Amino acid sequence: MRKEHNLTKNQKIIFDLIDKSPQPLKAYSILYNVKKKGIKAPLQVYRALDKLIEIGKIHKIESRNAFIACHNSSCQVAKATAFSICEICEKVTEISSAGLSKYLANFKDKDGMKYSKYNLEFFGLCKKCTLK
Amino acid sequence: MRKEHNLTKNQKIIFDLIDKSPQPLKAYSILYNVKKKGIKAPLQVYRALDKLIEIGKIHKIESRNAFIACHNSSCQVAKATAFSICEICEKVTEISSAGLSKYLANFKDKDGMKYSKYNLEFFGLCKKCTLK
DNA sequence: TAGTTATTGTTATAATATAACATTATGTAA
DNA sequence: TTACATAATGTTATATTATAACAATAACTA
Repeated sequence: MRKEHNLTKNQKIIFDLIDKSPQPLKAYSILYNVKKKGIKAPLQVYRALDKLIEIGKIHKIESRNAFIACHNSSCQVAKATAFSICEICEKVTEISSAGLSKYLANFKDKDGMKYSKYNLEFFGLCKKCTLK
Repeated sequence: MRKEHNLTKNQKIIFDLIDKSPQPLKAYSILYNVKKKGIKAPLQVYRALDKLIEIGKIHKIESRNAFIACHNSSCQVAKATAFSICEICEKVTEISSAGLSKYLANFKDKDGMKYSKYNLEFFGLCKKCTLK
């Protein structure tokens, strides 16, 4: 069960925007889109993004500096993310595979270091772009 | 067998610097360090970095915007990378696990999208930082 | 209701990365 | 060897992404 987080005004405005977007949004494009709602400065955006990541409502696609809403009911917190990214059209999809997350959550390296978090980004061609 | 790439002057200067560093270097710290060798502009650094990534001599740690030499003889090209990152001391280690790379190389998601490349970043505490 | 913590608003600036264009070097095939 | 193509370089300017610092409010909690 995901803990209910009462989003603040800015957090809600920004989450709603990201949540409605089928694809990841970049910070300054978010900023541009919420100017009419009174959010005027980059920091207001980044602070909301940081919080939303912390509580697991969104993820950052590191290789793209972009933010996407989490649609994976099993990831309660920003601790385990896996995405596929099309190298042509840049479509990003969150991968939710029980097998994969189980494998990675239990992965231990040679040093026995145990991980609390991971981020995986797969690159390839999506179906559409394969056919072109 | 890795194809021999004859690095150009700038590529060699920058690769040598990264290769000697036990930890990832950031682009502007590289720039600062090679100024005495005649490399003066960010673009000169970024171009060399792009090429070195392309031929698999270095990798980019996306979550840190930093670059590290590849010490994994089995990754011929910048197509499959896995790192562990300590969240306290920021130590980065390239993971070379045959099991992991086999698992990920063969991973297929629901859509059957086949991936040509992936990047995985694990976060946790390294041994030293665990003991503190 | 006082004290604490989180969030906000704001200005300035730091850090990361690319565009555009002219030039030089390198590879390759006639 | 020459001509052509391709890759790498040098340079200036600028775009993009992100944080520092500080003052003011709002929300939580004992």
